[in-house]
Amino acid sequence: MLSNKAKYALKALLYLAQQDENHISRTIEIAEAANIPKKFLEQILLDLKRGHFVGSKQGKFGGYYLLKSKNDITLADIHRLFDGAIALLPCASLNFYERCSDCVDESECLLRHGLITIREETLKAMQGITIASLVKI
Amino acid sequence: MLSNKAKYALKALLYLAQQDENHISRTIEIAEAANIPKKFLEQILLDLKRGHFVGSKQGKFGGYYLLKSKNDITLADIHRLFDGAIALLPCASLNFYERCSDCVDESECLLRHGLITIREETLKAMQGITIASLVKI
DNA sequence: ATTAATCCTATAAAGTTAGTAGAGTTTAAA
DNA sequence: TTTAAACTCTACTAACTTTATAGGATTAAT
Repeated sequence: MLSNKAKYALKALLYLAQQDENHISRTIEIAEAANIPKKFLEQILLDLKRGHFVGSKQGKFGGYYLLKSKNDITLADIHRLFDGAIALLPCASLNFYERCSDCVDESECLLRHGLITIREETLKAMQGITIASLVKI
Repeated sequence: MLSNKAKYALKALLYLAQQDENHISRTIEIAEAANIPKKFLEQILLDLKRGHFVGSKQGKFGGYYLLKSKNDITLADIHRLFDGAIALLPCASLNFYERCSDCVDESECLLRHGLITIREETLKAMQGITIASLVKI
């Protein structure tokens, strides 16, 4: 399941994607439109900025705007930024690999192979969902 | 990500699936073979029993055995039993549907449609992974 | 200087997870 | 009929994670 952070991030990105080119959106504007607690959204937008998904303009009349193309922001990206690994266990993860503490011999783990298959399929599906594809629906 | 409960459940089921037909496995035996805390495993096996995936024999020389066919226990089943919804948000879930509290109009939610697509694909993949398929690898 | 915005860090409340503990119940065998 | 060895059940707790909230610092336009 997605955390609220990830859900709010997606909603915020969808909001930004629907604005006119060159429009800058204030946090409060996004928060009210998407029904997200404002101070919580501040953190989320900062995370998105650090992830290079959005840009910001500081000071009066400042705000946020999409930095990447709508086609280049995928569900997989946002999941990884806020909720971490796509895989069902760290040992099956590409970007968040970690050994299971209870694992005796990873190469002989029956579970891991299946979970790698799942990760491959899920990742492919999640990379197919972009901000652009969601807005188009 | 899978909880430890779900991971341990899968490891226990894999252990049971590898035993001889009619063999009954004690909790301690599974716990040691799969490196799972015994008292924690007790709870998990009870959950699996309540889910009708395993059967048990009580008393001395009792233990657990697979109740369903290896082919009929899928990763999706175990995920749902221990970790709940396959979908990324409750509003996109089949078995654990719930409305988002921050949702203004579900029918107009841009996110939901995409998440339903993901759920369909992930579910299909997870239903393709069975205890039998994992043991065969 | 003032105003309105982002930026940053700390903290707290609530919920979830991962176990542990201990007693109860059932069954087989001596 | 007693004992041993197993499952069954409920309660609890410690650690962790999530979900925010608070308060100020910084930046930039007027």
